[in-house]
Amino acid sequence: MTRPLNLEEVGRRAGVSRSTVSRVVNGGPNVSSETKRRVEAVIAETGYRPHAAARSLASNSTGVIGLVIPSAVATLFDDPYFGRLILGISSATNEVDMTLALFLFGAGPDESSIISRVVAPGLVDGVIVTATTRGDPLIDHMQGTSMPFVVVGRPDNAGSTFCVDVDNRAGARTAALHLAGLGRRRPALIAAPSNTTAGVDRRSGFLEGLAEAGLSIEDRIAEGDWSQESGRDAMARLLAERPDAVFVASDRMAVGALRAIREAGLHCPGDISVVSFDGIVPPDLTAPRLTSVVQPVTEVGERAVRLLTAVIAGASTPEHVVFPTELAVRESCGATPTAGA
Amino acid sequence: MTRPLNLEEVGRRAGVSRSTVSRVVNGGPNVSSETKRRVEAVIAETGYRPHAAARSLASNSTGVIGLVIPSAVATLFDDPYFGRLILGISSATNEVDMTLALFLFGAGPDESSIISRVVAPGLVDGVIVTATTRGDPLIDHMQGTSMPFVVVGRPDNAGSTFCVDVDNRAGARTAALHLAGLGRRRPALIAAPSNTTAGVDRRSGFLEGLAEAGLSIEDRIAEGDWSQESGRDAMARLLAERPDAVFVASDRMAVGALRAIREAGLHCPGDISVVSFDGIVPPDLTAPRLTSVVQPVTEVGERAVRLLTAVIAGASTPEHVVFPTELAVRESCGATPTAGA
DNA sequence: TTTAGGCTTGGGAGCGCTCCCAAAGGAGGG
DNA sequence: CCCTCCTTTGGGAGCGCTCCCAAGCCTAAA
Repeated sequence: MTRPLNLEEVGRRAGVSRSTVSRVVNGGPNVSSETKRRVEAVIAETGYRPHAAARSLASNSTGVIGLVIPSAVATLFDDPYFGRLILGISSATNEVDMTLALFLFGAGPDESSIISRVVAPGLVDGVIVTATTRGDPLIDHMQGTSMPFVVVGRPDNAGSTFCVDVDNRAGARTAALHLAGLGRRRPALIAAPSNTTAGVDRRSGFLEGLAEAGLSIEDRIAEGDWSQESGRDAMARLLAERPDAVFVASDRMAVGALRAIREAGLHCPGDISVVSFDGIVPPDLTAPRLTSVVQPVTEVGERAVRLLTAVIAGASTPEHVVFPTELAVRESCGATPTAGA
Repeated sequence: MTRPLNLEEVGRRAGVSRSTVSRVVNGGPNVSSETKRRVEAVIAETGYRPHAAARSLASNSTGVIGLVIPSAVATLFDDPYFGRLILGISSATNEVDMTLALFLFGAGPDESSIISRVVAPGLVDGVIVTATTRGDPLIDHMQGTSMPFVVVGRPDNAGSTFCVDVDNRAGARTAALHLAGLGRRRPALIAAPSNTTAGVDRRSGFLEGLAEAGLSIEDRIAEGDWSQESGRDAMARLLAERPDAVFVASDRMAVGALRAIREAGLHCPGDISVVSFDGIVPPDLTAPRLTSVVQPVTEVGERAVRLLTAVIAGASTPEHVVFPTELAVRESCGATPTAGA
């Protein structure tokens, strides 16, 4: 009968007590180097690993943070955005030696059971919530619990939450000014869903930039749902208004828009300039290469983790981190000569 | 001073004992309906949630399964494959009311610390390991522990492990026969890395199919690294051999290959037929639409979870689940008229 | 009436750890 | 030489739960 391998047993083999082994495992002070050496030898020899659940229970901290992505996941996951975000978050959690738990809500009645797992005590120390829509009840719900959380994006009631966002508004404004500076006079907009704050911000930022440049958009606005298909449809519709430029609120929709332009027998950037938002689709994937407003997704993820650890540690005055964007000028806007095509 | 909300406290408020509340929470038998009603009322009123860590410690099961994706993650994540896989796994874990923990190994010396978290007792009940390369030490390491695990893919030493894979070999063979059936006589291959079993299987399956059809491939083989860029380079090199057909071992590499064909002034499928493997890139993204061997990624993920739960429950004779693939004939092979282009 | 057996309930023990305090030993200053 | 203080070590208590067993109660059969 092999007895269970726990602190007590390791201690027994090393001729010390449970407490001393615990101090060695946790790098605590007040352990003589001789004792430490002996205990570490036993640990190496036995392959002892502390029991995570026992540790969580005793220390009231799990070392796990949750990432919550609600609703419509299936379509969202075709977007490289989430992959990048997860990457950033994951690399940050690894760095602070924490574990990442992923909560994806599909459509369906299972939501409430997932929610209750998310906020259950003793599973995660805190939560990063992303892809929320305007008025998302999830945010209110989280605020009703004592679970520390950070929002990626800008919730409506941002005042009372910690959040990390990119400056969608300024980025879109830059796109407008860039197009105007290129001499375009009939700008169009393929907006992102207006039930998301990112969608709203990118739209208003673009309109603001146009106004500054003395341009108006008239009826040249269509709204997509982030999907490539919706971008293609929106562009096809907009072409009837004969725009000479279009700002597309996401890379994926822009890929669809380029396709619509091509299918209409028009040429980008010759007939129409395209600027998109995200900077996530590899430039070489499209012809012409997309000019886009690049957002630092990975950094957003890393920062969200750091912010969350601060909240877990007790930070209480809501902090809003806003990352700047950067305009990457490539071929689709027409500012530089088009290669190949 | 508000006392902590635990089983004892809920019991106190409902006028019953800790044990009885526990039975109610766990849907156990032997509770009178009156008592049950009263306890549930208190739970609803107080918003009580069982403490996950305490539960794990006492029951020796955490309700969490880990997904391990080692090495080179940054590039891998541009591939929709992993998004789909995670989706399938996540939906299956939700269904069985478990939580998904994600372990992404970046390059770097942090690997060992992540590994030790993965196999630490009391964190996860079992692990799904994916994206392993041939001779991956991770598999050996897992076998050295008592942590239940399932491999997505076919490890070298598959005999002794539970795994879920797709029939890469048969799928690639089908592609070869399809191309041969189209009358192509100078087939080429853009293979996936030969340090992966998927890469090896797809290569040998394709060659097997060619042999059956009486075709030989001669020097028309190049190897990519899954990336689009590598597909483009490989195709550019292969064009010197004047192939009239090419099988590309992944969708992403195929997108690159199409680009190389276009850049060389050639036409697909007119000058060269293309068949790819995966069926993951949305068909409309490319022109012409890719004919590909479709693998059921989401199902693989779901099945991996189900298999893992069986292993956790005590299954001990290694089981190998192999999913069939399906050839989706679209435009790039030339079997059907090309739309648009 | 007695006894057996079912249903319901309560409470002890224990999961493996951390936290805290007390005890033991050694060094250094008065 | 004694007292103080610091370092090192051990062990009790407790985290919130599950598991198990015993006790109480009630019903039904003998």
